[in-house]
Amino acid sequence: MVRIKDVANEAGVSTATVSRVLSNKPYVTAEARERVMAAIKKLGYRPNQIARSLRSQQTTALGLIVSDVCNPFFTDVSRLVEDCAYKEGYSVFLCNSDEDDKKELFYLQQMLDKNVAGIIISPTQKTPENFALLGIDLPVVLYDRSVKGLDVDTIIIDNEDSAYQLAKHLIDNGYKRIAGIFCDVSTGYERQVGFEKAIKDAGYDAPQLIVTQPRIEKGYIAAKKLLNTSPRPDAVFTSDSLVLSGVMQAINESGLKVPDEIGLACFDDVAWMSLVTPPITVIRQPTDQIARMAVDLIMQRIENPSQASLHVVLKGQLIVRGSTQTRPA
Amino acid sequence: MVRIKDVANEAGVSTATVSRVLSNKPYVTAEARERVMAAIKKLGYRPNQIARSLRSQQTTALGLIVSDVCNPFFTDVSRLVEDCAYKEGYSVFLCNSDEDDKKELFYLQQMLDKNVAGIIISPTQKTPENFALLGIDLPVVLYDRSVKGLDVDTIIIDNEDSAYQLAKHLIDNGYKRIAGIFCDVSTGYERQVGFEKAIKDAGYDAPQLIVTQPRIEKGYIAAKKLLNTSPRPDAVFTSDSLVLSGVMQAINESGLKVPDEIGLACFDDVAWMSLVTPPITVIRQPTDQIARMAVDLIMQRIENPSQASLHVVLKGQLIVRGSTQTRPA
DNA sequence: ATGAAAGCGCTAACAA
DNA sequence: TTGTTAGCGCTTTCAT
Repeated sequence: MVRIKDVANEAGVSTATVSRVLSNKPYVTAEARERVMAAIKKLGYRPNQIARSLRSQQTTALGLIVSDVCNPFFTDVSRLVEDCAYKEGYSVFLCNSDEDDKKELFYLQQMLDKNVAGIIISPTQKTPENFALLGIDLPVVLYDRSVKGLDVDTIIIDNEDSAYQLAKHLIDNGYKRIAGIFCDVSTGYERQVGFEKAIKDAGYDAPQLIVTQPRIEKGYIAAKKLLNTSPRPDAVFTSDSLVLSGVMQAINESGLKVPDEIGLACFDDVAWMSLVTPPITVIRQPTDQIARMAVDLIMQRIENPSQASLHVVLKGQLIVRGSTQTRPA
Repeated sequence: MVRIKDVANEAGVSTATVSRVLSNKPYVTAEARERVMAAIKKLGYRPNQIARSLRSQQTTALGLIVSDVCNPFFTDVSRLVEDCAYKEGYSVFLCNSDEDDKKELFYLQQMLDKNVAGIIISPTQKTPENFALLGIDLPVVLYDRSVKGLDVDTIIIDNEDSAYQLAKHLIDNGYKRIAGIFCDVSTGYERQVGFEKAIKDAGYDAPQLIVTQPRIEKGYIAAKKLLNTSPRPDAVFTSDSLVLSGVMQAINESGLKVPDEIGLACFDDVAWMSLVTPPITVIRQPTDQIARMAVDLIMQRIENPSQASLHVVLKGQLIVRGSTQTRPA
């Protein structure tokens, strides 16, 4: 291993000068800088990040804690976060809390131990507890979900509005008995509110509702239940793509035709939504913007820890496809 | 921040003793150990991993370099690797080389700079160059793809056999003009070999072949081309799920019916494969085994760097679905 | 079984 | 503008 001292010797300067060159600090003559650069190149020197971190008490690593990496929405965002972060010179630790409060806390602590510069997280826990336990003075950005009572930078979409829009689209297209399956997370609640509002505004009876976890099997179970009620719903509104997978499995088994016998609408425009027959009408979340903003905010917060916290609300985009075709009245 | 010294003071011992307790070293009386534990608990002490790493010259972090995080196969594996690694007490840096040699080298260097304990990678570069440049004496595990001339632990599936099996299945089911789309990576080559062998063994003419990159758009372009030839292929065999997405888009646009007018077979049982109509016949790669083995091998290698390198070949599993239904002769 | 002290590789005061 | 030096928090000889 070649150390900073070796470079200093080779260039005939002190380690301090090498350090200054390394961090682009002023007060180095062009000539000295060049000699140092030459020495670095010649020796193939690469600074030891660990030593640097220990001394400077800061790292260029970010923690990315995702509530479920199986969910394509989150993998999408993770990929983009990783991309943006590396462009800023930061590397990212990926963690999967798996919708488990305990795991979330564990990872939060791990990240703290690793001295990450900041944490980007889609929180699993609904209360600020996990964050409080850490006495977090560390930059944190929440995305996808907010936590009541936790005043940190947050990026979400207008879940209530989007859900309202999506439900209204179903209503406008002639669906009458729209059942809803929502997830037991903050986004799920918000989407449920928008959904119920739209149903109410249309003057329909209170809809059938199921609240469950964002898992394929849960969607399957919920759909089985819904399809067995009578009168059967003529459309299913789901707040999560994993749940929709399960719903579709149940529908396929039942032999019901989409959209003629049952309409389908969902959140998240994951890849397969446009591949199935018929393709699925969705609210697309701007994953690229979410990721970009998340990294942006964390960078801002790292630079300026005391600025007032930002709450960014992005717009979901309704994408109409075959699964919600107009019904004959 | 509470330091080891604070704990030592609180417990009335030296930092060395605290360190011994921390690393479960012998030569500490039960009584001292208890006092230390109490002090740790009381002060909420958590060892500084960076300091520890600097001193001990080792970390408990792994680098996971993925050739394309957009590909569900890789996200699947990543998730599982992350899971297994954390169970072993290791955290993982996720990097996306994006099928780009330069990016791969960049990340390899980054990981080296970070002093990771090992690297798990699905290599993008086909030659050992990137690894050679680093003078890697670091534990490395290759997965999904092998690199000629690089003798390190490797986990792949029996691509040639699996492809042969999948092609033979098409042949057995009465498909006659099977076109193949393969990717320009080591797995793609191997799958192509198995495919061509099966075609040849069946006594068919040389099939139409397209070699391209593992991207949705590429699949779309390739399919457009294939669908315009005459006679049109009666089945398409693809080596990659992203490519298949593109192929399906093209087929949907053309109005062709699967499997009556065109059969479809692919590698990787990603989630939507069983959701589309008809569901897709695939070779399933055992992503869980791959991930588990990858972490296993890297752990072994970390413990015993000099052991002979292992080449694990796992079996792909043929899953027959509607997209390759028997054709009437 | 325990403690004193050196030092991992680097950065940042401070002195020159 | 540059060099000297202390020390980040920890582990690990080496003495005891």
